Amino acid sequence: MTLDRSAAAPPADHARAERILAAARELLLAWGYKRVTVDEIARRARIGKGTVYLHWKTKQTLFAELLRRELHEALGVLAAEIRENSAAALPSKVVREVFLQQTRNPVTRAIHAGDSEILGALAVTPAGRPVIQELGFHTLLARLVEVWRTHGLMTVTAPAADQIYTIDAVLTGFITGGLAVPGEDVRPDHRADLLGHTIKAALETSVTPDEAVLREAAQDVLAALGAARGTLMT
Amino acid sequence: MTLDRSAAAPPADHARAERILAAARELLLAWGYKRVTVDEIARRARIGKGTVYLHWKTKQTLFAELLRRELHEALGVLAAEIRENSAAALPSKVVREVFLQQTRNPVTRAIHAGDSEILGALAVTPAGRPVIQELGFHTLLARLVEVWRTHGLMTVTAPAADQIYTIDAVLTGFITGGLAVPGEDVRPDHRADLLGHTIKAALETSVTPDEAVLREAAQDVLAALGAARGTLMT
DNA sequence: TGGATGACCAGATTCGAAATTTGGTCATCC
DNA sequence: GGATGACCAAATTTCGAATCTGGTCATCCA
Repeated sequence: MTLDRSAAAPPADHARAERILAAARELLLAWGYKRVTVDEIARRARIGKGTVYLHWKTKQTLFAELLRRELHEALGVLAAEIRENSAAALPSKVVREVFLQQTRNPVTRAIHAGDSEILGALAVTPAGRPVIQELGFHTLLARLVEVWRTHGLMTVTAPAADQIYTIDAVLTGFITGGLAVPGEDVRPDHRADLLGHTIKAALETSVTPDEAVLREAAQDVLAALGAARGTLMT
Repeated sequence: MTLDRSAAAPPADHARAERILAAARELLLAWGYKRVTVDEIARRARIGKGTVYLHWKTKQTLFAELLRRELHEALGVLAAEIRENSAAALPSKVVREVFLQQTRNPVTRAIHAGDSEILGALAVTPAGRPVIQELGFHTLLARLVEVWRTHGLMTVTAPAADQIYTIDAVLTGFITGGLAVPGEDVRPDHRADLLGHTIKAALETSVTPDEAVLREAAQDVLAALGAARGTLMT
């Protein structure tokens, strides 16, 4: 309701917050959460340490916002692609794109892989659940499956819960990378294709959806993405 | 060629080795590799510590044999099922069964998940590769895919390497368990079914193989398993 | 006068050396 | 001559001192 920060402070405030987040991001990737100090973040952002605390209550909330932003942006890119091309709303395409996003962006990759090397204490919530859950990924996935099913893009022979679980497991497997096969040399785009093919074969309906249906489905997928993005930015 | 141990020592020797391995297994699961001491193993096996070293050169080689044995046995169960029913040689069925084996047996699960909590220093080879690779899982998987392709049980439209990678990633994903979905309540058998369905849809040919073909394929799968098992027991 | 700052503090983390433990050996025993 | 456990060097753990870091707030400008 109240835009407390931007309202209570001069316009320089917003840009400053961005500088702080940028510095935090750099340091997070270079050193990992644990080694990053608030002092160093402030130094890089060329402000005093106390100033950081004018924007966020604690170090954790700062980084929590950073993670939310990264995911927010990733979902934004995904939404843009769907807006441009309805076919990108197909389950296999969406999962493929999520994989690529998370492969390219080290922060989101860390989030989805639960990489405690980078995320440190952020990797799991106080309750012991992976961050990715906390960030509402499950809710989004469940909503997407619902949409895909209603529009006939996904089989309805299996229970939705099973399909959700399957997508999550397969996606996680591809992001983690298989253990037995030394596959470092396989290019990300190619892995994404293999993932897409797997999802398509396992879950999509065999009939090619007609353009009108696709467009309607795309609208609902976009709505789901919008809702998820909304949740991410408090 | 030479059965060194059982030949050079009294018959009690073999049974004693078994006792040591059993003790080591118990302790491994209870405490994890790092906390297990050779002294404690000897105590549980009711022998002197020095005696352990009459059987294995180091603590590591003892546990390496333990891991090899567990995998050896798991593959043995798999082979038995295929011998009993050729249909169990189908890709989806084999992967399904491997998953179940590795879910039920905490040791093999630790191996495939690279669980350093249990495996400690054993989780990765000195070269930094996961144990599962060292144990020849990749070679076996590659051989199986080759067999499945030649017998027409698996599509040949995609390169074998891609199929191997896909199986590994999907299997790993299901063993690790998805991160976003809190799926502890899904029963192992049900997860195995979902995995089987995924593999079947993504990789198997759509035509139902006839019984004769299946039986021949089963023979080759059994041969591959036999070879892998042979490699495991030096 | 209110936003920015960095000295400051308590609690957490790291360090390091002493104390303990443990993998591996081998003289001794049966 | 096979089995053993005392023994040793090396690794690990302990634990208190020293250092560091998240967070505060009195002070300082603009």
